Amino acid sequence: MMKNKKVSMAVIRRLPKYYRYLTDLLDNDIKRISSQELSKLTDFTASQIRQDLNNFGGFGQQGYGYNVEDLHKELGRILGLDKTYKAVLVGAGNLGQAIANYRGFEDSGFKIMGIFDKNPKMIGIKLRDVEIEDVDEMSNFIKENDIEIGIICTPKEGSQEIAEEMVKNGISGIWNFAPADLKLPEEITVENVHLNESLFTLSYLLKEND
Amino acid sequence: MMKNKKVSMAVIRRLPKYYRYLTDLLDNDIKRISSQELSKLTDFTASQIRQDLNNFGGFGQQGYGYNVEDLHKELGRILGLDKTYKAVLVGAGNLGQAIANYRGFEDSGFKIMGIFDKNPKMIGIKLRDVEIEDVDEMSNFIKENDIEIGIICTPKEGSQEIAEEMVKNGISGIWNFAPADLKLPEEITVENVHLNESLFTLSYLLKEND
DNA sequence: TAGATTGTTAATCGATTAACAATC
DNA sequence: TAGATTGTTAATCGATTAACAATC
Repeated sequence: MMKNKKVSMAVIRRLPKYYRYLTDLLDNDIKRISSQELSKLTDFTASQIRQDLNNFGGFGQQGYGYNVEDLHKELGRILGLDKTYKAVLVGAGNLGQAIANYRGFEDSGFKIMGIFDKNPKMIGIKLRDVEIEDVDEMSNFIKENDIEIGIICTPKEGSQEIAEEMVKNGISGIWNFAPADLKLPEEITVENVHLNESLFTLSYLLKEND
Repeated sequence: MMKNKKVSMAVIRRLPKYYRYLTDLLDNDIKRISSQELSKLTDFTASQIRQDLNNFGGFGQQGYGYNVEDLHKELGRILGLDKTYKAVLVGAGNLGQAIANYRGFEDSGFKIMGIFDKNPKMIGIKLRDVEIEDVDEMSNFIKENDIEIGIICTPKEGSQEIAEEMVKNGISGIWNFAPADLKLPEEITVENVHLNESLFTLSYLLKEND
Protein backbone atom coordinates (compact mmCIF):
# COMPACT_ATOMS: atom_id res chain seq x y z
CA MET A 1 0.00 0.00 0.00
CA MET A 2 2.04 2.93 -1.29
CA LYS A 3 0.82 6.43 -0.39
CA ASN A 4 0.75 9.01 -3.19
CA LYS A 5 3.50 11.18 -1.77
CA LYS A 6 5.90 10.06 0.91
CA VAL A 7 5.29 11.75 4.22
CA SER A 8 8.47 13.15 5.71
CA MET A 9 9.90 11.84 8.96
CA ALA A 10 9.59 15.30 10.49
CA VAL A 11 5.84 15.13 10.01
CA ILE A 12 5.54 11.56 11.26
CA ARG A 13 7.34 12.39 14.50
CA ARG A 14 4.85 15.16 15.22
CA LEU A 15 1.80 12.93 14.84
CA PRO A 16 2.05 11.21 18.24
CA LYS A 17 2.08 14.61 19.92
CA TYR A 18 -1.08 15.68 18.12
CA TYR A 19 -2.63 12.41 19.15
CA ARG A 20 -1.64 12.91 22.77
CA TYR A 21 -3.20 16.36 22.99
CA LEU A 22 -6.33 15.21 21.20
CA THR A 23 -6.67 12.43 23.75
CA ASP A 24 -6.46 15.06 26.49
CA LEU A 25 -9.07 17.22 24.78
CA LEU A 26 -11.36 14.24 24.35
CA ASP A 27 -10.99 13.38 28.03
CA ASN A 28 -11.97 16.94 28.84
CA ASP A 29 -15.08 16.76 26.66
CA ILE A 30 -13.88 19.44 24.29
CA LYS A 31 -15.72 19.07 21.01
CA ARG A 32 -13.76 21.17 18.56
CA ILE A 33 -10.38 22.81 18.14
CA SER A 34 -8.83 25.17 15.61
CA SER A 35 -5.29 24.87 14.30
CA GLN A 36 -4.56 28.04 16.24
CA GLU A 37 -5.67 26.57 19.56
CA LEU A 38 -3.81 23.36 18.85
CA SER A 39 -0.78 25.50 18.10
CA LYS A 40 -0.87 26.94 21.61
CA LEU A 41 -0.94 23.46 23.10
CA THR A 42 1.70 21.82 20.97
CA ASP A 43 4.02 24.76 20.26
CA PHE A 44 3.91 23.98 16.55
CA THR A 45 2.66 26.78 14.30
CA ALA A 46 -0.94 26.68 13.15
CA SER A 47 0.28 26.69 9.57
CA GLN A 48 2.45 23.67 10.20
CA ILE A 49 -0.38 21.81 11.87
CA ARG A 50 -2.66 22.36 8.89
CA GLN A 51 0.11 21.32 6.51
CA ASP A 52 0.83 18.21 8.53
CA LEU A 53 -2.76 17.07 8.74
CA ASN A 54 -3.35 17.72 5.05
CA ASN A 55 -0.77 15.08 4.23
CA PHE A 56 -3.44 12.62 5.22
CA GLY A 57 -6.68 14.31 4.28
CA GLY A 58 -8.87 17.32 4.84
CA PHE A 59 -10.09 16.62 8.34
CA GLY A 60 -11.16 20.16 9.14
CA GLN A 61 -14.00 22.39 8.18
CA GLN A 62 -13.64 26.02 7.15
CA GLY A 63 -14.93 28.44 9.70
CA TYR A 64 -15.17 25.72 12.33
CA GLY A 65 -11.87 23.96 12.86
CA TYR A 66 -11.48 20.28 13.63
CA ASN A 67 -13.89 17.96 15.39
CA VAL A 68 -11.84 16.54 18.27
CA GLU A 69 -13.40 13.10 18.29
CA ASP A 70 -13.11 12.63 14.54
CA LEU A 71 -9.55 13.88 14.33
CA HIS A 72 -8.53 11.73 17.28
CA LYS A 73 -9.97 8.69 15.58
CA GLU A 74 -8.34 9.55 12.24
CA LEU A 75 -4.94 10.04 13.84
CA GLY A 76 -5.31 6.77 15.70
CA ARG A 77 -5.95 5.06 12.40
CA ILE A 78 -3.06 6.84 10.71
CA LEU A 79 -0.73 5.78 13.52
CA GLY A 80 -2.00 2.22 13.32
CA LEU A 81 -3.32 2.26 16.87
CA ASP A 82 -6.54 0.57 15.80
CA LYS A 83 -4.55 -2.61 15.22
CA THR A 84 -3.06 -5.04 17.68
CA TYR A 85 0.55 -6.08 17.43
CA LYS A 86 2.18 -9.11 18.97
CA ALA A 87 5.66 -8.58 20.39
CA VAL A 88 8.47 -10.43 22.05
CA LEU A 89 10.99 -8.82 24.36
CA VAL A 90 14.57 -9.97 24.71
CA GLY A 91 16.74 -8.99 27.64
CA ALA A 92 14.89 -8.99 30.96
CA GLY A 93 17.33 -6.74 32.79
CA ASN A 94 16.36 -3.51 34.49
CA LEU A 95 15.06 -1.81 31.39
CA GLY A 96 13.50 -4.92 29.88
CA GLN A 97 11.54 -5.54 33.06
CA ALA A 98 10.36 -1.95 33.14
CA ILE A 99 9.08 -2.17 29.57
CA ALA A 100 7.49 -5.56 30.14
CA ASN A 101 5.72 -4.34 33.27
CA TYR A 102 4.39 -1.14 31.77
CA ARG A 103 0.68 -1.48 31.27
CA GLY A 104 0.36 1.45 28.91
CA PHE A 105 1.81 -0.31 25.90
CA GLU A 106 -0.79 -3.04 25.97
CA ASP A 107 -3.50 -0.41 26.14
CA SER A 108 -2.12 1.00 22.89
CA GLY A 109 -2.37 -2.36 21.19
CA PHE A 110 1.10 -3.79 21.73
CA LYS A 111 0.97 -7.12 23.51
CA ILE A 112 4.15 -8.72 24.79
CA MET A 113 3.59 -12.42 24.21
CA GLY A 114 7.03 -13.72 25.11
CA ILE A 115 10.03 -12.60 27.15
CA PHE A 116 13.49 -14.08 26.73
CA ASP A 117 16.79 -13.83 28.54
CA LYS A 118 20.03 -15.76 28.49
CA ASN A 119 20.60 -15.60 32.25
CA PRO A 120 19.47 -18.95 33.74
CA LYS A 121 18.55 -17.20 36.97
CA MET A 122 15.87 -15.17 35.21
CA ILE A 123 14.19 -18.09 33.50
CA GLY A 124 10.83 -19.00 34.99
CA ILE A 125 10.26 -15.62 36.61
CA LYS A 126 6.95 -14.10 35.62
CA LEU A 127 6.44 -10.53 34.47
CA ARG A 128 2.74 -9.73 34.17
CA ASP A 129 1.70 -13.31 33.46
CA VAL A 130 4.48 -13.96 30.98
CA GLU A 131 7.18 -16.36 32.05
CA ILE A 132 10.74 -15.55 31.04
CA GLU A 133 12.17 -18.23 28.77
CA ASP A 134 15.63 -19.04 27.55
CA VAL A 135 16.63 -16.96 24.56
CA ASP A 136 17.20 -20.18 22.60
CA GLU A 137 13.43 -20.62 22.54
CA MET A 138 12.87 -17.27 20.86
CA SER A 139 13.03 -18.32 17.21
CA ASN A 140 10.42 -21.02 17.55
CA PHE A 141 8.18 -18.81 19.60
CA ILE A 142 8.24 -16.05 16.99
CA LYS A 143 7.40 -18.44 14.19
CA GLU A 144 4.68 -20.33 16.04
CA ASN A 145 2.93 -17.21 17.30
CA ASP A 146 3.29 -15.00 14.24
CA ILE A 147 5.07 -12.28 16.18
CA GLU A 148 5.45 -8.96 14.35
CA ILE A 149 7.51 -6.82 16.73
CA GLY A 150 10.74 -7.48 18.56
CA ILE A 151 11.82 -5.40 21.52
CA ILE A 152 15.53 -5.51 22.18
CA CYS A 153 16.64 -4.62 25.70
CA THR A 154 19.97 -6.40 25.70
CA PRO A 155 23.38 -4.77 26.01
CA LYS A 156 24.88 -3.73 22.69
CA GLU A 157 26.87 -6.96 22.59
CA GLY A 158 24.69 -9.53 20.92
CA SER A 159 21.98 -7.08 19.89
CA GLN A 160 22.83 -7.39 16.19
CA GLU A 161 22.64 -11.19 16.31
CA ILE A 162 19.34 -11.13 18.20
CA ALA A 163 17.92 -8.71 15.64
CA GLU A 164 18.99 -10.93 12.74
CA GLU A 165 17.45 -13.94 14.42
CA MET A 166 14.21 -12.01 14.84
CA VAL A 167 14.16 -10.98 11.21
CA LYS A 168 14.94 -14.49 10.03
CA ASN A 169 11.84 -15.71 11.82
CA GLY A 170 9.50 -13.16 10.34
CA ILE A 171 9.54 -10.11 12.54
CA SER A 172 9.01 -6.88 10.60
CA GLY A 173 9.59 -4.19 13.22
CA ILE A 174 12.11 -3.71 15.99
CA TRP A 175 11.99 -1.38 18.97
CA ASN A 176 15.65 -1.17 19.85
CA PHE A 177 16.89 -0.03 23.25
CA ALA A 178 20.40 -1.40 22.80
CA PRO A 179 22.97 1.36 22.22
CA ALA A 180 23.85 0.16 18.73
CA ASP A 181 22.72 0.73 15.16
CA LEU A 182 21.27 -2.48 13.84
CA LYS A 183 22.19 -3.35 10.26
CA LEU A 184 19.12 -4.98 8.78
CA PRO A 185 17.36 -5.24 5.41
CA GLU A 186 15.67 -1.97 4.61
CA GLU A 187 12.16 -3.41 4.61
CA ILE A 188 12.56 -3.96 8.36
CA THR A 189 11.36 -1.02 10.45
CA VAL A 190 13.66 -0.09 13.29
CA GLU A 191 12.83 2.49 15.92
CA ASN A 192 15.70 3.28 18.25
CA VAL A 193 15.53 4.53 21.81
CA HIS A 194 19.08 5.48 22.61
CA LEU A 195 18.99 6.66 26.19
CA ASN A 196 22.68 7.38 26.25
CA GLU A 197 22.39 9.71 23.29
CA SER A 198 19.47 11.46 24.92
CA LEU A 199 21.46 11.99 28.09
CA PHE A 200 24.47 13.26 26.15
CA THR A 201 22.23 15.75 24.37
CA LEU A 202 20.97 16.98 27.73
CA SER A 203 24.56 17.31 28.85
CA TYR A 204 25.47 19.38 25.79
CA LEU A 205 22.50 21.68 26.19
CA LEU A 206 23.20 22.21 29.89
CA LYS A 207 26.66 23.43 29.12
CA GLU A 208 25.34 25.70 26.39
CA ASN A 209 22.67 27.29 28.58
CA ASP A 210 25.11 28.23 31.32
CA MET B 1 29.41 31.69 27.47
CA MET B 2 27.71 32.35 24.14
CA LYS B 3 29.08 30.60 21.06
CA ASN B 4 29.61 32.69 17.92
CA LYS B 5 26.92 31.03 15.86
CA LYS B 6 24.20 28.89 17.32
CA VAL B 7 24.63 25.23 16.47
CA SER B 8 21.44 23.70 15.14
CA MET B 9 19.60 20.97 17.00
CA ALA B 10 20.02 18.68 14.01
CA VAL B 11 23.79 18.88 14.43
CA ILE B 12 23.67 18.46 18.21
CA ARG B 13 21.63 15.28 17.95
CA ARG B 14 24.25 13.75 15.67
CA LEU B 15 27.13 14.39 18.07
CA PRO B 16 26.40 11.50 20.45
CA LYS B 17 26.48 9.09 17.53
CA TYR B 18 29.88 10.35 16.41
CA TYR B 19 31.05 9.97 19.97
CA ARG B 20 29.74 6.43 20.19
CA TYR B 21 31.56 5.31 17.05
CA LEU B 22 34.75 7.06 18.09
CA THR B 23 34.61 5.20 21.39
CA ASP B 24 34.33 1.95 19.42
CA LEU B 25 37.27 2.90 17.21
CA LEU B 26 39.34 3.83 20.23
CA ASP B 27 38.53 0.48 21.85
CA ASN B 28 39.71 -1.20 18.67
CA ASP B 29 43.00 0.71 18.69
CA ILE B 30 42.26 2.49 15.43
CA LYS B 31 44.37 5.61 15.23
CA ARG B 32 42.84 7.67 12.46
CA ILE B 33 39.68 7.94 10.44
CA SER B 34 38.57 9.96 7.43
CA SER B 35 35.17 11.58 7.07
CA GLN B 36 34.49 9.03 4.37
CA GLU B 37 35.15 6.06 6.61
CA LEU B 38 33.12 7.65 9.40
CA SER B 39 30.37 8.12 6.84
CA LYS B 40 30.22 4.37 6.24
CA LEU B 41 29.88 3.73 9.96
CA THR B 42 27.34 6.38 10.80
CA ASP B 43 25.34 6.58 7.57
CA PHE B 44 25.75 10.34 7.52
CA THR B 45 27.44 11.77 4.42
CA ALA B 46 31.12 12.63 4.61
CA SER B 47 30.26 16.19 3.71
CA GLN B 48 27.81 16.46 6.55
CA ILE B 49 30.30 15.04 9.00
CA ARG B 50 32.90 17.62 8.02
CA GLN B 51 30.31 20.39 8.23
CA ASP B 52 29.15 19.20 11.62
CA LEU B 53 32.59 18.99 13.14
CA ASN B 54 33.60 22.36 11.75
CA ASN B 55 30.91 23.96 13.86
CA PHE B 56 33.26 23.38 16.74
CA GLY B 57 36.70 23.66 15.21
CA GLY B 58 39.07 22.23 12.64
CA PHE B 59 39.87 18.91 14.22
CA GLY B 60 41.13 17.23 11.08
CA GLN B 61 44.23 17.43 8.98
CA GLN B 62 44.26 17.59 5.19
CA GLY B 63 45.45 14.44 3.53
CA TYR B 64 45.23 12.51 6.81
CA GLY B 65 41.78 12.69 8.30
CA TYR B 66 41.02 12.81 12.00
CA ASN B 67 43.03 11.45 14.87
CA VAL B 68 40.62 9.15 16.68
CA GLU B 69 41.89 9.80 20.18
CA ASP B 70 41.93 13.57 19.77
CA LEU B 71 38.52 13.77 18.14
CA HIS B 72 37.06 11.49 20.79
CA LYS B 73 38.41 13.73 23.50
CA GLU B 74 37.18 16.89 21.78
CA LEU B 75 33.69 15.50 21.32
CA GLY B 76 33.60 14.42 24.94
CA ARG B 77 34.45 17.97 25.92
CA ILE B 78 31.86 19.42 23.53
CA LEU B 79 29.20 17.12 24.95
CA GLY B 80 30.19 18.03 28.48
CA LEU B 81 31.17 14.48 29.37
CA ASP B 82 34.33 15.66 31.06
CA LYS B 83 32.19 17.10 33.84
CA THR B 84 30.26 15.39 36.60
CA TYR B 85 26.61 16.15 37.18
CA LYS B 86 24.59 15.48 40.30
CA ALA B 87 21.06 14.27 39.75
CA VAL B 88 17.94 13.30 41.63
CA LEU B 89 15.34 10.90 40.35
CA VAL B 90 11.65 11.10 41.17
CA GLY B 91 9.29 8.19 40.67
CA ALA B 92 10.80 4.83 41.59
CA GLY B 93 8.37 2.73 39.58
CA ASN B 94 9.43 0.26 36.91
CA LEU B 95 11.15 2.76 34.71
CA GLY B 96 12.61 4.83 37.54
CA GLN B 97 14.20 1.75 39.04
CA ALA B 98 15.63 0.74 35.70
CA ILE B 99 17.24 4.14 35.24
CA ALA B 100 18.50 4.26 38.83
CA ASN B 101 20.05 0.79 38.52
CA TYR B 102 21.76 1.41 35.22
CA ARG B 103 25.46 1.69 35.80
CA GLY B 104 26.27 3.26 32.46
CA PHE B 105 24.97 6.70 33.35
CA GLU B 106 27.33 7.07 36.29
CA ASP B 107 30.22 6.07 34.03
CA SER B 108 29.28 9.01 31.80
CA GLY B 109 29.42 11.42 34.71
CA PHE B 110 25.82 11.49 35.88
CA LYS B 111 25.50 10.53 39.51
CA ILE B 112 22.10 9.91 41.02
CA MET B 113 22.41 11.28 44.54
CA GLY B 114 18.80 10.98 45.67
CA ILE B 115 15.72 8.98 44.73
CA PHE B 116 12.21 9.99 45.72
CA ASP B 117 8.78 8.45 45.56
CA LYS B 118 5.41 9.19 47.08
CA ASN B 119 4.50 5.56 47.68
CA PRO B 120 5.20 4.79 51.39
CA LYS B 121 5.92 1.17 50.50
CA MET B 122 8.92 2.22 48.43
CA ILE B 123 10.51 4.41 51.04
CA GLY B 124 13.62 2.93 52.60
CA ILE B 125 14.30 0.52 49.73
CA LYS B 126 17.82 0.87 48.37
CA LEU B 127 18.71 1.12 44.70
CA ARG B 128 22.46 0.92 44.21
CA ASP B 129 23.29 2.37 47.65
CA VAL B 130 20.73 5.15 47.45
CA GLU B 131 17.76 4.87 49.76
CA ILE B 132 14.39 5.94 48.38
CA GLU B 133 12.98 8.87 50.33
CA ASP B 134 9.61 10.51 50.51
CA VAL B 135 9.09 13.01 47.72
CA ASP B 136 8.46 15.70 50.35
CA GLU B 137 12.17 15.56 51.15
CA MET B 138 13.15 16.38 47.57
CA SER B 139 13.28 20.17 47.76
CA ASN B 140 15.61 20.27 50.72
CA PHE B 141 17.80 17.59 49.25
CA ILE B 142 18.24 19.49 45.99
CA LYS B 143 19.17 22.68 47.77
CA GLU B 144 21.52 21.11 50.27
CA ASN B 145 23.37 19.02 47.71
CA ASP B 146 23.50 21.51 44.84
CA ILE B 147 21.76 19.13 42.47
CA GLU B 148 21.84 20.19 38.80
CA ILE B 149 19.72 17.55 37.06
CA GLY B 150 16.27 16.20 37.79
CA ILE B 151 15.08 12.92 36.30
CA ILE B 152 11.32 12.59 36.19
CA CYS B 153 9.95 9.06 36.00
CA THR B 154 6.50 9.74 37.41
CA PRO B 155 3.20 9.34 35.56
CA LYS B 156 2.15 12.43 33.65
CA GLU B 157 -0.08 13.43 36.56
CA GLY B 158 2.05 15.47 38.91
CA SER B 159 5.03 15.69 36.57
CA GLN B 160 4.54 19.41 35.96
CA GLU B 161 4.42 20.14 39.69
CA ILE B 162 7.51 18.05 40.39
CA ALA B 163 9.36 19.87 37.62
CA GLU B 164 8.41 23.28 39.01
CA GLU B 165 9.53 22.21 42.46
CA MET B 166 12.86 21.12 41.02
CA VAL B 167 13.35 24.39 39.20
CA LYS B 168 12.41 26.41 42.27
CA ASN B 169 15.21 24.70 44.15
CA GLY B 170 17.89 25.36 41.60
CA ILE B 171 17.87 22.52 39.11
CA SER B 172 18.86 23.63 35.60
CA GLY B 173 18.21 20.53 33.53
CA ILE B 174 15.48 17.92 33.42
CA TRP B 175 15.48 14.49 31.84
CA ASN B 176 11.78 13.88 31.46
CA PHE B 177 10.31 10.41 30.98
CA ALA B 178 6.76 11.45 31.87
CA PRO B 179 4.49 11.57 28.81
CA ALA B 180 3.87 15.29 29.11
CA ASP B 181 5.39 18.53 27.85
CA LEU B 182 6.71 20.45 30.83
CA LYS B 183 6.08 24.19 30.79
CA LEU B 184 9.15 25.75 32.34
CA PRO B 185 11.21 28.94 32.02
CA GLU B 186 13.24 28.82 28.83
CA GLU B 187 16.59 28.88 30.59
CA ILE B 188 15.78 25.41 31.91
CA THR B 189 16.99 22.61 29.66
CA VAL B 190 14.49 19.81 29.16
CA GLU B 191 15.26 16.61 27.33
CA ASN B 192 12.24 14.40 26.79
CA VAL B 193 12.16 10.65 26.38
CA HIS B 194 8.64 9.94 25.29
CA LEU B 195 8.46 6.17 24.93
CA ASN B 196 4.84 6.24 23.88
CA GLU B 197 5.61 8.55 21.01
CA SER B 198 8.49 6.36 19.95
CA LEU B 199 6.25 3.30 19.95
CA PHE B 200 3.56 5.13 17.99
CA THR B 201 6.14 6.10 15.40
CA LEU B 202 7.16 2.47 15.08
CA SER B 203 3.51 1.58 14.67
CA TYR B 204 3.07 4.15 11.89
CA LEU B 205 6.17 2.98 10.04
CA LEU B 206 5.16 -0.66 10.28
CA LYS B 207 1.88 0.06 8.57
CA GLU B 208 3.64 2.10 5.90
CA ASN B 209 6.19 -0.62 5.10
CA ASP B 210 3.56 -3.28 4.55
C1' DT C 1 -25.09 37.15 5.22
C1' DA C 2 -20.69 38.10 7.93
C1' DG C 3 -17.07 35.93 10.42
C1' DA C 4 -14.04 32.35 11.03
C1' DT C 5 -10.90 29.07 9.72
C1' DT C 6 -9.54 25.70 6.61
C1' DG C 7 -6.79 23.84 2.53
C1' DT C 8 -3.33 25.04 -0.49
C1' DT C 9 -0.09 27.76 -3.19
C1' DA C 10 3.84 30.68 -3.03
C1' DA C 11 7.75 32.69 -0.44
C1' DT C 12 11.21 32.07 2.84
C1' DC C 13 14.27 29.92 5.54
C1' DG C 14 17.48 26.43 6.94
C1' DA C 15 19.84 22.18 6.35
C1' DT C 16 22.20 19.02 3.34
C1' DT C 17 25.07 18.01 -0.47
C1' DA C 18 28.46 19.06 -3.98
C1' DA C 19 32.60 20.96 -5.38
C1' DC C 20 37.14 22.42 -5.01
C1' DA C 21 41.04 25.23 -3.43
C1' DA C 22 44.07 24.78 0.45
C1' DT C 23 47.36 22.05 2.55
C1' DC C 24 49.26 18.22 5.00
C1' DT D 1 56.61 15.93 -5.01
C1' DA D 2 52.09 13.41 -5.69
C1' DG D 3 48.09 11.81 -3.38
C1' DA D 4 44.77 12.30 -0.04
C1' DT D 5 41.54 14.60 2.54
C1' DT D 6 40.23 18.51 4.97
C1' DG D 7 37.76 23.12 5.58
C1' DT D 8 34.71 26.04 3.38
C1' DT D 9 31.98 28.25 -0.20
C1' DA D 10 28.30 27.72 -3.39
C1' DA D 11 24.31 25.06 -5.12
C1' DT D 12 20.53 22.29 -4.13
C1' DC D 13 17.05 20.42 -1.74
C1' DG D 14 13.43 20.12 1.64
C1' DA D 15 10.82 21.88 5.38
C1' DT D 16 8.55 25.73 7.53
C1' DT D 17 6.00 29.88 7.36
C1' DA D 18 3.08 33.31 5.21
C1' DA D 19 -0.75 34.55 2.65
C1' DC D 20 -5.18 34.22 0.89
C1' DA D 21 -8.99 32.33 -1.88
C1' DA D 22 -12.39 28.90 -0.88
C1' DT D 23 -16.10 27.77 1.91
C1' DC D 24 -18.50 26.40 5.99
